[in-house]
Amino acid sequence: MADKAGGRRGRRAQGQGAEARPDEPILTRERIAATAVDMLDAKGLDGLTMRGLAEALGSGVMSLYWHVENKEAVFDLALDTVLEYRGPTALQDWRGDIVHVLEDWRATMLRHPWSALLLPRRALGPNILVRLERLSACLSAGGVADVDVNAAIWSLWNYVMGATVTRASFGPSDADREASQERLAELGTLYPSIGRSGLLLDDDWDGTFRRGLDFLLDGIAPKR
Amino acid sequence: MADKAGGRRGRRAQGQGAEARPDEPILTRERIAATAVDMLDAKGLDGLTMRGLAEALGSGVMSLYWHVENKEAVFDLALDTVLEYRGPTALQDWRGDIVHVLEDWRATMLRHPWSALLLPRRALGPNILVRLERLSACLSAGGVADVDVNAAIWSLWNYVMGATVTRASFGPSDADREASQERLAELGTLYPSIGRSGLLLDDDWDGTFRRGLDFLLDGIAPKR
DNA sequence: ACCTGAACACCGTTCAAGT
DNA sequence: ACCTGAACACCGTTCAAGT
Repeated sequence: MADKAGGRRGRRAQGQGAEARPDEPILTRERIAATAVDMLDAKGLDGLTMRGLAEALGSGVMSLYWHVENKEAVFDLALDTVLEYRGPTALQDWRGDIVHVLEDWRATMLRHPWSALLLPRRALGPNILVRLERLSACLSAGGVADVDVNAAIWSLWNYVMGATVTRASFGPSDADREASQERLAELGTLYPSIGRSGLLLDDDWDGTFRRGLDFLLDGIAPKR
Repeated sequence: MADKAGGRRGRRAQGQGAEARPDEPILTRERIAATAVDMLDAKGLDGLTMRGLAEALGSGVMSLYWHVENKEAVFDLALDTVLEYRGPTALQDWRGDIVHVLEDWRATMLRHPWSALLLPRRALGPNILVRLERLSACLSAGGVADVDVNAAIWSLWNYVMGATVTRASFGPSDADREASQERLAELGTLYPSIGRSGLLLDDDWDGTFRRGLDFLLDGIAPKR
């Protein structure tokens, strides 16, 4: 596709979205992060290679290693770039606030499906801590007892995590959907209960997410 | 380590655990699956290579491809092998039953941490459907309305999924733990709420799992 | 039907240099 | 301080054969 041997080195990357201002150095952690995100969005988790990344940035492969320890570090960088939280800061209705935080969380991750696969295996970056902090504050404001707060936070975390990871993986690919469609006849007899309820045919992901979240919040809400 | 060039071909694999009975063919889907599981247990997700798998089985690399489409298929095989559910079939206390199903689910996955990373990106194998079916039956038996059953199942699924994936990844490696320990001083000032509650210091994973699950089940339980 | 080695088109990263 | 190409030690998989 692109010219291979030609002297495109030192040139600016084009079309990959992360354009540098003319006076900026070609290689910075920020530009590396931004380009990695673009590449992950475009080609998925396995689509990111150091070689490809370098080419998109118009540099030699090994130049990256001056700015970045290794490929893992690139993943970390990309993940934290994507997870930045800018949300309203005013607290009002604690339950509504929590729903907002979690729906926003899920939405950002689904905008970059690779992030869902990535997050669980990385350490907690600052941008995730911000979100957890927010959650914690909401729960306390809602009157959840101190002893319950941690369990509540983790259960909410688990819930978004699970929902997002699931949705991100066999959500969009309809090959799976068709496969389950076909299997549905035998399903009804082999697994009567989930066959009857049409569990695998439900494609209202957003609605189901919201309804399950309500279950969880019902359980978390302080009893009176 | 092992002799490289020596004629070990056609010999049985030793020490890898998946010993063949002498009259059995060297390569079967079952032996491939079992050996893959052993290898994944021992060396993690990235530790499984077709070349290594073949060597452990005492065959040439390409011989595997007669029994198996590609590496993805090996993952599928290994995952489904591990997820087999043998649990009591008698229904009694619906809530206790659900807790049992989920704790067993989580426990089996944590016994093979790679499975937690793998499951979300694969289609639902038969052994997972068995567990979902079980869940569905429990919920109905518990009086959960038909309209709520699907949302309830998915929320439970999300919960185990998230909890297991999280625990499997930054659970056992204590490098992360130490890192967060160090960051705790600044944490208190940057993130007062989660600093105060010691969210990141909580290491009672089992207890937290159980308590969060109770929140969820409280919300799911039919109101009266 | 089942197994094989050689070869291809990739990887991430080390190293010894260049400016 | 920043960038580089060549080389190393791997990958998964195609292909044309062997029995």
